[in-house]
Amino acid sequence: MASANHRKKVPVEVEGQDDPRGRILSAAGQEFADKGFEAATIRDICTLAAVNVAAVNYYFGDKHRLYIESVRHAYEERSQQVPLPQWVDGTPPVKKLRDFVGNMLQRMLGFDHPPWQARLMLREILHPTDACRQLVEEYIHPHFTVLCSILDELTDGELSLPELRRIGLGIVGQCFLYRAAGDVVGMLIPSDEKDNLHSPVKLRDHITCFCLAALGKQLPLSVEISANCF
Amino acid sequence: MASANHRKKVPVEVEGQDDPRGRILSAAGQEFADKGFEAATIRDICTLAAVNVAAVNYYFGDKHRLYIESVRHAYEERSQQVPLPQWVDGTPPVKKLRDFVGNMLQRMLGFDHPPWQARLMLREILHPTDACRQLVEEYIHPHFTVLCSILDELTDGELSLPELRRIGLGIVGQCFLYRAAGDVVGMLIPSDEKDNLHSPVKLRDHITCFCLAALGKQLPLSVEISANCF
DNA sequence: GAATAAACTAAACATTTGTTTGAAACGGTG
DNA sequence: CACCGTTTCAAACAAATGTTTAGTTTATTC
Repeated sequence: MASANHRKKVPVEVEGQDDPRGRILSAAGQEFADKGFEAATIRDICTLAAVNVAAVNYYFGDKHRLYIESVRHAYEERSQQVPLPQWVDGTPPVKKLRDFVGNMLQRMLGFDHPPWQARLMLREILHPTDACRQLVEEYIHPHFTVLCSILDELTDGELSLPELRRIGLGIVGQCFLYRAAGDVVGMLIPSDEKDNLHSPVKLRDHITCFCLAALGKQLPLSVEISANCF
Repeated sequence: MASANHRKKVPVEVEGQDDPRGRILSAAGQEFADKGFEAATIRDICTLAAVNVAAVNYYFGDKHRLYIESVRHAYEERSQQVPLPQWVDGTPPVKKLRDFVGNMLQRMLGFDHPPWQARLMLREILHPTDACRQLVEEYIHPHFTVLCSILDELTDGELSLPELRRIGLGIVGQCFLYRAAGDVVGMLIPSDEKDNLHSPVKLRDHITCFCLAALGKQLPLSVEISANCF
């Protein structure tokens, strides 16, 4: 009967090394991120978290609720790891756009290979479950709104909001491809070329230049200044 | 001992309605596309194909080899369903680009919702397994090469091949977002706006215009002609 | 220090899974 | 019809999985 109270005592203590609930949440996040909901097993998660098999059901009720909590845990941590840039008043929108794209790429791609939080969120984006709505409302939608307002500022209000959203989605899409289909991208271009032209920094500058050129805020890409436009 | 010869007799007959092997392949493709490798069960596949549970192991050996064959079957069928456009000599590259983008969107998004062949290929792109290399070599890479050559023609050889590839990936990415993260996109924009501005046809024109503007082959998007640039 | 509730554990349970088996049904050939 | 290789089937098997249970340890309170 001890296992009936899954939600009474949410421990307020910091998620230290010796907090079983936090250890399960991290272990589950990694396993879910790597293998998906079905393929990840409670036994593996518990082994990784160094707790008993029954601990999952004790703390979370069942596997499904553990998954939901893991996704929330993931984007809460990710928001702290890579916060949105803060700009002082008067920052030119071109710089804002470049910062935003760089921030998004860093959030998606990470410094080396993406952490489990980003991988788990990607899974939820690709194959949405119950956890997706909150993820969009609390994480993705706010970021997307910032991007649209930057584009609005950049075009001096010449474009309507729907048009801004469409352009914004184009920017997101260009970054998203590297994140979601990175393996295939790696098979389409030589590896040295990937290191040179498709690193997060180079990619940030290229996508920003491409967008600015399309909006007429800069010379077109086919004129040979694209390598150094800032 | 009858189940030992999995590869001896590959039936040359047409995959008619009463060919068990073909039925299994189609049923498996749909199940794998919907649920993924782990979550799809051999029993469900066999029920859908109206064959006995043992038939999968009889015809394909095991679940893994059935999956490999399903992916191959998928992109072979998809190549026939939506073949690349054929252009007569002298076709302006702008039209080629617009045709290619439209073709890619149709291949990705389909007319209504994407068929199982496209969904299964997407799974393989997102979480590559052994079946991915062949998929890239025989399906994705040839298409990508066509795109790059169109861009080369469009820019009169002003850009290097690596730069063309980077721009090509940008175009693919803009389409790919709607395919891979369509649900989230639908949560970011109102549904009527999605029908108006993000239909395959409108999207084709927008992405083409955006790219042309960025390359300086057309007036920038912020000048109000973007609604009708052809 | 005993009582009581929470935290944790080992073991078992009930299903579901991929796979195998041995025999029956089928189809052509002598 | 008898023979034989192929195909199909119902049943069973072994392993793995999510979940539960009953019991033990640990911490807290009176």
